Amino acid sequence: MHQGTGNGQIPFAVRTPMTEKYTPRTIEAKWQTEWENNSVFKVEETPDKETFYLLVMFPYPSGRIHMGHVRNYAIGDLIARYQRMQGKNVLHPMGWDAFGMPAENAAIKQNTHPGDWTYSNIDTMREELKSMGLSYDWSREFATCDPDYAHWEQVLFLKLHEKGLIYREMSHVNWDPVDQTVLANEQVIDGKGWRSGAPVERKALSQWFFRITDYAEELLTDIEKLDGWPETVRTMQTNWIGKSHGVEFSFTIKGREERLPVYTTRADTIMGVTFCSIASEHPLAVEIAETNPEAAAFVRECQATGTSEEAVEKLEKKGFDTGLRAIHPFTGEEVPIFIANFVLMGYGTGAVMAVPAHDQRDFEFAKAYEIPIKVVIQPEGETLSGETLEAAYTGPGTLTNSRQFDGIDNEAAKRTVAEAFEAEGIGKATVNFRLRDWGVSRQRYWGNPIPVVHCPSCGVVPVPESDLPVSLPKEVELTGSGNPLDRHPTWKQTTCPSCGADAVRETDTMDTFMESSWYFLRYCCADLNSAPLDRARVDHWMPVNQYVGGIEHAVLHLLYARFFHKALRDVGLVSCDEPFTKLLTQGMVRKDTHTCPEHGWRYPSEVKEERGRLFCIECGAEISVGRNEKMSKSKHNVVDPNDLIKGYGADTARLFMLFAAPPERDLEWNDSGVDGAWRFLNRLWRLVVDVASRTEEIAPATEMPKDPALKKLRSKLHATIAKVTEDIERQSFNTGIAAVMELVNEASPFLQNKKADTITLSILREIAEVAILLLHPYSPHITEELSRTLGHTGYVSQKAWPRADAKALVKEEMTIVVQVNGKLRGRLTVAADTDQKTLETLAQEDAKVVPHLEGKSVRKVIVVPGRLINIVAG
RNA sequence: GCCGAAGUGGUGGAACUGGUAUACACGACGGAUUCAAAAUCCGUUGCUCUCACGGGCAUGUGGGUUCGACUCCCACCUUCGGCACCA
Repeated sequence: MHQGTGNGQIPFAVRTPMTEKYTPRTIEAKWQTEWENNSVFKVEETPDKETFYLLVMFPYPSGRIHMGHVRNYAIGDLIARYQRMQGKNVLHPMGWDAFGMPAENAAIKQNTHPGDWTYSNIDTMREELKSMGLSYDWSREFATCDPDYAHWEQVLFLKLHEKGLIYREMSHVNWDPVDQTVLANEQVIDGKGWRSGAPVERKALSQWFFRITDYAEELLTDIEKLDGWPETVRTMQTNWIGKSHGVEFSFTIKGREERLPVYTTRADTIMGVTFCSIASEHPLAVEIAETNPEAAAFVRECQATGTSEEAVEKLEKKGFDTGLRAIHPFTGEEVPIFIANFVLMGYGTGAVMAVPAHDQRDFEFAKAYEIPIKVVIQPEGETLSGETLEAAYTGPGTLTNSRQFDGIDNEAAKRTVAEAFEAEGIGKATVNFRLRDWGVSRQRYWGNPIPVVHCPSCGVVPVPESDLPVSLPKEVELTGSGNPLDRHPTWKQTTCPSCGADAVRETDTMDTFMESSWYFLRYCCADLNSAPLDRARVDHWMPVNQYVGGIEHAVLHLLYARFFHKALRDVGLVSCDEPFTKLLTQGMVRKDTHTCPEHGWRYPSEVKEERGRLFCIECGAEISVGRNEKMSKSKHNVVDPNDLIKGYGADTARLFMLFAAPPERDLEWNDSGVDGAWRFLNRLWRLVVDVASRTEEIAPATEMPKDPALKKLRSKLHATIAKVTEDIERQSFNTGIAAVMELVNEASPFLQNKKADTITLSILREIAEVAILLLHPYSPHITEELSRTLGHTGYVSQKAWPRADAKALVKEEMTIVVQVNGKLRGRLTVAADTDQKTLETLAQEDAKVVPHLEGKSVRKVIVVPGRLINIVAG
């Protein structure tokens, strides 16, 4: 079968009748209609049935589905179908994460309305998803931009506001001075605005925040409960929350009233402080900049960088001496205070004590600005000196040059110094978190409006529930410049709900992470039209048993959703502490990139292959094959799932996706691998059709045959059931398919025997029946069809998962490997109940082993039961 | 820069708890079938020495632990993801 996926060929134009050949197009359309017409996947809250909530991350409706979606949803559907066959009541919903920037960008570019663009994309993508044959309960579908969802989200916002979990504060954003607009980090390219090309500035704006830091401790400790999550995601969240124990204390500043509070985790190095550094946004820095033009210039320079941590960290370390001197709390020494471009205002107090001898950043800074380096921790057996040090020493050791603290182990000293601070009344031991409060304000049009009004006399007034939702204006001018809601001629003009005076609406909209923080709760009661959530129905399904989505969401979405869920718990809307019991993070889909010297990035269909080399279809120039990268439109290294589904069918597409790599790993796209999946489904088709035609009068086998070859075959069948079940349970979907492939391979010689007897045929019949069940979660349509071929009624989707026959799994013989000094030298085939002594003797007498023992004496014999014998000789 | 992963034949991957390295699939080569092609079926296929029997070497690199290491420990290299306004 050589049907390229990218060249637009549709191979099923002419075909013989269905029972003869596998024709996915007709079969898949047929079963999708059947499932839909009979509401096979619609679920209700049934009290007596065990529930299983399978959630996949809902897509952003960008236009068309991509391979990443296909992979995510193939994995999700596999688990949903498997759990359904295990007898569970499975909730498997789908919806749309529909607010966001791309709709606004499209609106600017194509002069459409973001809403029209979004809903039209949803219609397209819904059809695409339906063509995959996914077992969703579509009756629960919604888009987060639906007036209904936005309405209930505003209600939730106000509930949390009332609870005191939301506040307003100044914060810095990326500002494009030409377009007069806030830029997302991804819109900042090399420090410049993506549209205007103007250098980006940091600008302070008043913004809304969620008090996620109030939950920092609980978010951290509950990570321990998440044992169904990948260890890597748990570690990433732990590091993100970043709990640290340290000391907060204040320096007095020479000749000034106010003090300089700093936070440090290295109180043990207190005597090594030779300077202090403060962030450019620090009040002290701002104050100095007002009167000192040089300082102002440096502060401006610092603020001419994006707000991302990455941008700040990658800067060359620079500082400006404020001329102020801090007084060391213990020695009374004076040390300079620098404004430094690498100190973050958002962490701790925005000021740090600097110890160049024991902190690498401080070390580099001190070298650049010729600041003394004072060693206060000596590692055992070495004597470091500030003059000769080549890098900061951050390891353990004993305190030195530290007066009253000399001789103390540095770990112990962290406490001793903290206690000294407390005794002097100038500082105290504190716990600090790296986690910052969640900024939810966005200065954009296509988002959910924050439902408050600003009144000149009453201040911030929430919109009363009866006046909700606050809707976006239909008429809007999107130019990419300014905040569209703020610039709108009338929208923000309103009256104060409290005093009735003229007032203005809040023009910020909510971060789209808001919508994805509770969509899984709304699925439980999507038809509810009187409140955001129905607690009884939510409790019926929650928590999510299995969540499946991309690893790129490991921190932000998954942390925000955990926080939001806990906040809703505390306002009495949900019961459980954690929303997602198990998490599967799938890897990305990647493909090589093709570039033409003339035309740049090329799509797979714009490239032709000749004698193993690739050429541009337009100009004939040789194509250079670039690195394997995440599929993305910008690099043109995409394969359209629609072409794949049209060409091979959804079953092949899904099977390939699940076979090509384990789910958590990146998947490398490979056209010929798809051919392999296609061929396998055809082999299965022929096997079942053949077996069906030969076993009309024969029932599937139910017990072990006498013939050794048949016995082996039936054992293989039941071992396959056990293996596939185990593999799906441990989420090793690729090896599950391999096991079924092995079974089909092993059955094929028996199938070719045209004179096979009744017993053989009954086993082949059993194999056909079981293979269909085992493969159903991978390739649902073909298995439904083949079940009919075998004469069954009903839906495989609603059948029970097969069980392995314990009698068929009993082994009578085993193969034991014999090693000499760890090297493989022979093999023994023995009865399964052979005892150790006999095995040792047999091993040492084995003809292939004896030569390797010659002239040596056996020192030790290691026997691993059922596996191997290692003879240690020398 | 910081945090988190991954590296196994020509290719995707398997080896689950430290115990037969390379299951399964792709590709390649040879054969059967065919007027021919497609499709299908059968066989070979880590590298290397050897007519053969058989041996040696191989899991990114370098060390270590162990009777035994893809698996555990240390260091390094390369690639990928996240870094708070992309979703």
